[in-house]
Amino acid sequence: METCKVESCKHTQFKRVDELDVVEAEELSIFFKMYADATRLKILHVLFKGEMCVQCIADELDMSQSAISHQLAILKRNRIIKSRRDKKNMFYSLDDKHIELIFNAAYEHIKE
Amino acid sequence: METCKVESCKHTQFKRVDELDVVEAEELSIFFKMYADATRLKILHVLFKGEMCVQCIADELDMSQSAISHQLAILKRNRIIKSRRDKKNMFYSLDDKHIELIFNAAYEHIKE
DNA sequence: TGAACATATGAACAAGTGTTCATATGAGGT
DNA sequence: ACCTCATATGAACACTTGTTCATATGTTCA
Repeated sequence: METCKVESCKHTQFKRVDELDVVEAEELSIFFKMYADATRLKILHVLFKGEMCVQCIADELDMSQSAISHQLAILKRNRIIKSRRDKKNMFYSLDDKHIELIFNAAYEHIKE
Repeated sequence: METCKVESCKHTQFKRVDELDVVEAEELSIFFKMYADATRLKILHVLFKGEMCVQCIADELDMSQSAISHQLAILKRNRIIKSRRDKKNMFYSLDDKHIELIFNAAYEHIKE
């Protein structure tokens, strides 16, 4: 691997770009994947209001309990949301301080 | 669709959650999809340094010209990057002011 | 115009993803 | 213990995605 031979290419100014660690790139992509699905975004958006139980979310989004539960599991597994049991219900809520920041920055972007 | 019957559910405090528009959710998910792939993240990371031509990027990431070109096309189609021709080379560079903000917020997240 | 180079693109394929359906698990109340 | 309600989970399926391979397009320069 060599640096670019093209003189006009700014790249020639750098010896070697310090690589984004392969593992880090993979981790980052997994993090972004959580937001890369409309259903999950709608779930997160709903949770901005506060915690909510599974069937409530399903009703809100007019989707099946199963579909929602599967997505909640994925979000929880990736520590985007957390759960708490109260009697027969499981309540889910946000567990990531960066969500709103990221969500809003992205929202700004598509509003242009 | 009714509001939740569970009394302890915070949801009961709201009449009806104002839905994230279906189209908006879809647009947002497409935006995040751009960042949800390790190859595209590595490309963007490399472009933080400045514009670069296709083969240079391929060399940097040790990937085929074709694979990189396909990804660049996707990023460009979604207005994350832009291109400029100089003689025989096409130079790509970032075309989104929110990238670094989002990238860094996400990076903060995985570093915990 | 023709050869050489840089990039783009289409088809094909493997791998990954989200939903549905059926069913399992687990807590509460009788 | 049993029944019911709330949620979780596994298998199957259609759909999407990223890479490779082969080739097309387009630019430069002789």
